[in-house]
Amino acid sequence: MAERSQRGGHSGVSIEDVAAAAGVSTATVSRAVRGLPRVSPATREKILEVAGALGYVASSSASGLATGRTKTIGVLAPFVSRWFFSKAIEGADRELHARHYNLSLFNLGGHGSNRERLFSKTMVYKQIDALLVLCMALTTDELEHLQKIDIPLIVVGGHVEECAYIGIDDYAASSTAVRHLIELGHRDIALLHGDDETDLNFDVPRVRILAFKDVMAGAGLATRPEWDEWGDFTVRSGQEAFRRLWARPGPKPTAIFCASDEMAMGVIFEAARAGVRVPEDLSVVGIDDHDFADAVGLTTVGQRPDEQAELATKMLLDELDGMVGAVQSAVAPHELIVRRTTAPPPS
Amino acid sequence: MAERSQRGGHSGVSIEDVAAAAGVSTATVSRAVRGLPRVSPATREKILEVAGALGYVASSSASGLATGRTKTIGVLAPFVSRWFFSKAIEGADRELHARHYNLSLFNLGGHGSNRERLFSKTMVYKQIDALLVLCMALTTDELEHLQKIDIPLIVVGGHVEECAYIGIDDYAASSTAVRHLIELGHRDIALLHGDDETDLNFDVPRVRILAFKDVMAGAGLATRPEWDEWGDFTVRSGQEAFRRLWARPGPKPTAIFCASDEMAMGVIFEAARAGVRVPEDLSVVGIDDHDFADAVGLTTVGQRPDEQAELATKMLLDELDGMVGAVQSAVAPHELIVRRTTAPPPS
DNA sequence: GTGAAAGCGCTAACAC
DNA sequence: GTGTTAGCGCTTTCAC
Repeated sequence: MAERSQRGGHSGVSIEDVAAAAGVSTATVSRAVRGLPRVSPATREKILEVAGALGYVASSSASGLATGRTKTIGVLAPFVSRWFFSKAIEGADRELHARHYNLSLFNLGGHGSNRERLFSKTMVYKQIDALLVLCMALTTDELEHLQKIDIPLIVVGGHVEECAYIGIDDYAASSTAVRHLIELGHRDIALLHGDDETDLNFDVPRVRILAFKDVMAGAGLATRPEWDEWGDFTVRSGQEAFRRLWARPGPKPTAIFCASDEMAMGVIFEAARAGVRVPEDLSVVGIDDHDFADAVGLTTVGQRPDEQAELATKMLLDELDGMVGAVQSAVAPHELIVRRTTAPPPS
Repeated sequence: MAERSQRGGHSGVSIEDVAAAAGVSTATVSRAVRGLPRVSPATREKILEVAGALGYVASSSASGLATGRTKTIGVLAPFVSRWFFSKAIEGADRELHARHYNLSLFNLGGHGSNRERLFSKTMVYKQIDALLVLCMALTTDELEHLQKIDIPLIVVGGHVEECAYIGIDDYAASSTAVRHLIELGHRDIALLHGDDETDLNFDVPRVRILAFKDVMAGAGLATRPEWDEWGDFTVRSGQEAFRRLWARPGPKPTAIFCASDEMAMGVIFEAARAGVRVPEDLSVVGIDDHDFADAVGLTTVGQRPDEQAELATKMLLDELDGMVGAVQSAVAPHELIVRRTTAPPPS
């Protein structure tokens, strides 16, 4: 089609060019470059040398067509610039890189819009050997599509019906955070929970709320509806929640449990601005151990999305390598990290 | 190879299956599903219906092999979890998504290690139709590889010799930030500059330093070597720089110009911890307009990596669509955003 | 240990 | 408008 450039040696040099130059057949070149057995050391060396000189790189389309494998796995994410997801992507990439797979990124871009394209149409199917879906709210329709995909699939960070998933025990992690506050002596604890749109399948926020309520009830503490704030996991929503909480007349909580570090930091920044001292006047605890948490001194329950995604990816790849049953659910560790935003309540 | 599942209809249904079921040739199916002309409305409808029922999706390997296009572009990034890069990736994705291209992510993962694999080996070549490289330090060896790639290429956020690139005018942006400080009345201004490993090709830090020195000199202000701190664009390095600055005996600056928001925030967090008030005792200005900048009240020179990458991607795709000369350098806008971390120096 | 040849599933001329 | 027919560049039996 396009004229082949001969100089230098990149562009369209095919296996046939290498075979010709090395005086062997394409079959032998194929074996040699892939490191397969049944090639004599001498020919192998010769071929590799010629291939290198010519700048030969196998066409992924051609080998994909021949083998039925694309050597790339898809990563589905609702955002890439939020902490959890960007870390998870990095983790997945580490494993893929190490095992010579490519990573194809599918960004769903929040709710609504033209999301469905991904699932039904040209994208996902037939381009990837396996799919890693990162924690997010899925519509039932999207779920259905996912279910009928016949490639290895695993989800990280959120429970999706009937799919293998990896993530922390959100109930336990949240309980730990709330218990930390109670042990410090707090009785008036506010809740800043995450998104909970009911038409979407996304358990994480629900579970964290539930844990909060259970632990509070278990400790004989009251939860006040007016201290139950809502956020969407962003810093901004944390700021707004703080403002609403403090604008409201009546008593103030001495502590606040935030369902994510980004929201917790929003609360902290806004508290500072309002002259509310953390932790003297208000204790704040989050979940995640965000990159900024240490710098801010945020007490939190840490998790490692990169390691979760790395493990999930490993399972996917193992399954592709023939290890049936390699893909399976697992619970990832979490850990309370006490820093400087929690303290006993003012006396 | 694997047995074809007939039920439901996903998996390996080929164009031939659709052709047979619709009673037409594969060529017609090909035209129909791609929305090409020269297909009667009736047959087209019939084919689309059959294809839908069978769950037909074209094999990207096969069409890639036939057309020589993979319909995916590669995005090369040194990190994915840092603000600039994650935003840029989102921007690139928007354009790619809109134009039905896939995004293949290549994470170089910092310096050293096994980076070179990407350039020389199986990855980049032959798997993508164009390459978007995100601002980073490249070794001369890597540059050389890039140079000889014969696919459309553009870099975002940093100047790379002989390549089209899109990014802000770093000199002007830095000058703006420093001038803002000077106009506020500051004379004792410290510099927190970024990485500057000399074996790598990465102009951004150098240019920002240069601008700082030029503007200071232009205003007749002295720059002190002991107020020249170094960081690597992370929050942590900003914290450490502040600590070093304040631990040193002698006079303290009244303002600090940071080459990135993340470092600026590190300075702010650490200053708060040390009881140094911002902006009363110390003014801080950054560059970027990071997601957290507004919440923290950080004065900064904003830029939009997502829009830069989106534009760059558009150029790449236009070039692939036959618009020769579509890929060309462009300078992206920046804007001073005055918030609450800068004020006149203490009198 | 090596080669010949038959595909993999699609696209693109070119006929009709 | 639609069908026929070559490939695209690789992998993979199966002979030798």
